Amino acid sequence: MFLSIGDLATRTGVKVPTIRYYESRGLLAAPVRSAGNQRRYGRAELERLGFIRHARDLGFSLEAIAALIELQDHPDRACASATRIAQDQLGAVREKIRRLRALESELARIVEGCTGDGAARDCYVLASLADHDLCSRDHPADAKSSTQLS
Amino acid sequence: MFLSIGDLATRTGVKVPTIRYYESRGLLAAPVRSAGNQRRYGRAELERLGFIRHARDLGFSLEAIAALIELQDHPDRACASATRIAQDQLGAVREKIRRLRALESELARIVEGCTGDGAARDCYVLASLADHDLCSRDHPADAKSSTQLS
DNA sequence: TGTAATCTCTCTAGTCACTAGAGGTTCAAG
DNA sequence: CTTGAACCTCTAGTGACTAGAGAGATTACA
Repeated sequence: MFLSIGDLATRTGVKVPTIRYYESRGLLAAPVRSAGNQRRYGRAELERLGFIRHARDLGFSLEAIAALIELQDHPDRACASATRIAQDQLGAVREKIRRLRALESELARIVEGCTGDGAARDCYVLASLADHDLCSRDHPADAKSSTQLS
Repeated sequence: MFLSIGDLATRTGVKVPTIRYYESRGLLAAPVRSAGNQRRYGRAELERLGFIRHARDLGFSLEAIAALIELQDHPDRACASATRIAQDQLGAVREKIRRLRALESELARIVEGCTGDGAARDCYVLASLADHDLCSRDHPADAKSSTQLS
């Protein structure tokens, strides 16, 4: 079983440049090369990349994934830190949801206040954004950090 | 009323380098300068920066904010596009929430399945990530895009 | 064996919305 | 008039990729 980087990409759903990027970041070990310097992968790399993809799908940062892989490579170690990483991730996701819900209600209020058929001068959307006092009381002060997960 | 960039930062809660960045991106017009080439702001800039900050807090991209500002500067135009931008943003936020909730339940399941006191070899967290079949059926295929708002 | 199409290689630069730092200048208080 | 804080421009870095250039490798088919 010798897979080219394209084969690996097809099988895992991870794009070719992303695979190379993971290698450059140390998440995937440098594979063997063909006579013509092309990467050749085996089952181990296929599984590892599947692991990475799954973790990315769940929003883990590459840094967190690197820590999980480090643990995978040392089965004797305690798994507490893996659990910790997953718990942190869960906490982060819940925090994101909390903030996004506040944004959602605020935005819904703004959108509903505007019929959309007037002139910009009377637009409730623009007015709401210009004047913070039109907001509901507990406005999320920092949505930016809530819009990114990892 | 002549404010230095630091005064403006204090009043709006936007950091000094961020104000300069907004200027470079065209969201704020280049202000008048003191004899010694320092930026001096007035009420109009204070209000505009407040607008920008509020919109950023709600997760609008700078591109969307630029469009909203363009509309603000032309009060005669129809406000439909402002409403449209806000609706799009609301839709995006709802989609984020939907995806994050799927992540949340998946992560909660993984975390709960692990006592955290074993060795890495038996860790349910690591096993879940390695083997997609351990997942609940409708796994979010692409969480990455859901972790960013704008 | 020849050739054409597709893949792969490395490298650089771009994305978004900032943030950090270097090295130098200006301002305001005392 | 001095001091120290604030300001200036410019470059580079963040995370996790993505896009593109230009060159070399591989594979399928004739």
